[in-house]
Amino acid sequence: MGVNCRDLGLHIRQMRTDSLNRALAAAEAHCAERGEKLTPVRRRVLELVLTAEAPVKAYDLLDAIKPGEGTAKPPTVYRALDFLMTAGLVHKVEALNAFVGCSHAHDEGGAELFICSDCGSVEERHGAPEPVHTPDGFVIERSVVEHFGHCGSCKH
Amino acid sequence: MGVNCRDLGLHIRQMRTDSLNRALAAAEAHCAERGEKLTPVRRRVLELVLTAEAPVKAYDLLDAIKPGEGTAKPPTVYRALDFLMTAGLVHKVEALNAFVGCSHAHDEGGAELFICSDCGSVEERHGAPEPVHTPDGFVIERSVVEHFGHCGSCKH
DNA sequence: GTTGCCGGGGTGATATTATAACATTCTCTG
DNA sequence: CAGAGAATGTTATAATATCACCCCGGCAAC
Repeated sequence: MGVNCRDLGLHIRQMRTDSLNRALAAAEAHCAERGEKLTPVRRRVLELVLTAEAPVKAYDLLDAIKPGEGTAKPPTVYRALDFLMTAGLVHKVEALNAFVGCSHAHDEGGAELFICSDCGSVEERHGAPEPVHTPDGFVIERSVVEHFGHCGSCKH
Repeated sequence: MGVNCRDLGLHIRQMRTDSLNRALAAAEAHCAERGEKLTPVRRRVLELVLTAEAPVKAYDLLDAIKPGEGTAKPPTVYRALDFLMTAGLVHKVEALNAFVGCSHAHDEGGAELFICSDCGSVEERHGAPEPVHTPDGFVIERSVVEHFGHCGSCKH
C-alpha cells in the first residue's frame, strides 16, 4: 500500500480507508495463521502506524491511543510494537527510532526502506541482494538497510 | 585497522597500541586538512572508540572519560561524537545506539557495517553498491547499512 | 594592548526513548 | 468452575539525547 506523499485529497482518503481495512483484515489473518491474535490494542497500534504518512514515534502512538483505550503506558505500546514487528507487520526505522507499517506481512527478516526526508514517505522493498563485500566467513542473520533522501515527488 | 575478536594477547596488544597511535596521528592530520582541530576531549573519545573491541555506548564513554578529564557531562561526549562522525572518524551503529571507530577517515557518507553478535567485532566496508530496487525518482543522500550475524571466528 | 568575536567546552536541567518488575484480568480448556 | 498461560495494567526507573546558558581562551581588528 505504501504511505506516500502523493496521497492527498478526499478521493484518495477513501481509497486509503478501504486499503486500510483490507490491510487490517490481512493482518488479522496473518496472525491467525501464526496461532496468534491481533488484539484490540495491537490492532489499534497497527492502524495508527499504517495510517500515518511518515514513520511514527512510540510516544506519539501512546498519545494517540490514550483517548480510545483508557489509560495507556509505555509498555502497552512497546509490547504491541514488539508483537507487530515479530509478526512482520511493522518495521522499526532504526535511524529515526520510529516505526512504519508494512502491509506485505512477510515473515522473513528485514526490509530495505527508502525514506523521504522531505515528506516522510516510506517505500519498502524486499529481497535486497547479498552484500558484495561480506567479510570472509561472516554469516548474516539480520540486516538493517535504510536509505534517506528525496522521493520522486519531493525532488527540488 | 578493524577491531576484531582475534585481537588477543600481548603481542597483538602492542600492535594495536602502535596502530592506535598511527590512527590518532592520521585523524589529527585529517582534521587539520579540514581546518578543524582534534582537541583533547575529541582525541580521548576517538581513542576510546578505536580501542574498544565492540561498539561503545555514549554513556560508557562518559564514564571512561571522567577520571581523566575531570568532570564530564553528556553534552561533552555527544559533542565530541558529533564532531568525529562529521569528520568521518566514527560511525554510529543505529540499531545499537552505539559507536565504532573508523581509521579510514573517508569524508563520504555511510559505511556498510558487519557486526558480530557474539564477539561484537565490527568490520567496515565502503562503496556499497547502489540498491537495485530504488523507487522511481528517489535520490539517496545517506544510507544506513548494518548487517548482524556471526563473524568467521565465532561461527557455531 | 584592548576589545570583541567565536569555537570549544562546562554545567544544570530536561526531553525522549525504552525496559524492569510485579499485579491484574482475560481466555481458553478441561 | 478451576487452573494455566497469554495479554494487559501499573509503577517505577533506566538508558539515550538535547537544550540553554555560561565561561574561558585564542586571535584578529582596531
